[in-house]
Amino acid sequence: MFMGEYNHSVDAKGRTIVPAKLREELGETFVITRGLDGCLFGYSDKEWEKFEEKLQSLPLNNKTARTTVRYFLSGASQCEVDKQGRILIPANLREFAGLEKDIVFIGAANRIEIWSKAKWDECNEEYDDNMDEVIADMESLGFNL
Amino acid sequence: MFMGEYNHSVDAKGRTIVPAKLREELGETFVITRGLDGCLFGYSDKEWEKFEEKLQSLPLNNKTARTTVRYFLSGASQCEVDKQGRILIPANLREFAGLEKDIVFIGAANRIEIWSKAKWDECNEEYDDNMDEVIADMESLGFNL
DNA sequence: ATGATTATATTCACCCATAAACATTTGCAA
DNA sequence: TTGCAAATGTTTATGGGTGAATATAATCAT
Repeated sequence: MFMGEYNHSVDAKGRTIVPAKLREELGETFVITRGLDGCLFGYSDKEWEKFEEKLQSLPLNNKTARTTVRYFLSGASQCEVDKQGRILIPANLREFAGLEKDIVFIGAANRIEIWSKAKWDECNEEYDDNMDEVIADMESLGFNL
Repeated sequence: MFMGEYNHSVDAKGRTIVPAKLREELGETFVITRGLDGCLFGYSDKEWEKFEEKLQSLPLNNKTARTTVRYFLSGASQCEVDKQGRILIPANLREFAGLEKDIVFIGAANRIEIWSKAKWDECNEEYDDNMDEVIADMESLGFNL
């Protein structure tokens, strides 16, 4: 179960150190791809397989399904952690998520997420402002603390 | 069942002693995360699992659900009580809850809460002022003393 | 009360994760 | 081949995390 928030940075070559705590569970190789809300998703090889299967099972006569498959698979990249604990984030994904210098890794249950610090902060502010509303909405999903 | 109020302090590195009474029930490892109303929540590993399951079961196509999962999981930190009874409160959580020097642990049924002393005092004052009103409101939730 | 025991607070020193700069290799194109 | 850029590897410095030691306060039993 991934959890926590880790502030990191990407170097001039687009590499970044994977937080040691997350690395333990991610392993030496894992997969990153486009995520939702402007971040990247990262899955351990095992979790990625599950995700792949879900995509495989989609009915491809459905255009929305085709689009979804393209979205996640075209963005996917197999990452190898080097001896210094770093990965290279492909240029297209960096651009997609607006990653330049300061980035944030967060654990999110079965996956990790990579955010540009700016977007992450924004996302949090927004949440703080609508907190009561969000929590109330959650009730309708059957969620209670 | 957690209960009681304990005044403590955090050191320069962000560590604090976990009240001995709470430690008995929390165990040697437990989880803290963002809470509501500006405090932190702390769960025993067992209670945390229950909470995790709730989060896992949320539908991730729902944006509100994603936001909520991010809120609690990005804030979560597995704490290990060291030989001296201390835990490290991660910097992001300290900032979130405004923990600097004087803090208050309180027991709150299935979880503990960690407050900055300032916020806790304020919270209590507010309650004292609106006591009658609050208790009356509780009736609509089916609560009677 | 008094001393013994346990809990809490504070300080210091060390080590490892990270950041950042620099060096080397590889692949490609002129 | 030669030069360049991208990718990969190495090195060093710093600061945050971690453990140990000591000081102070609170609790308990005699």
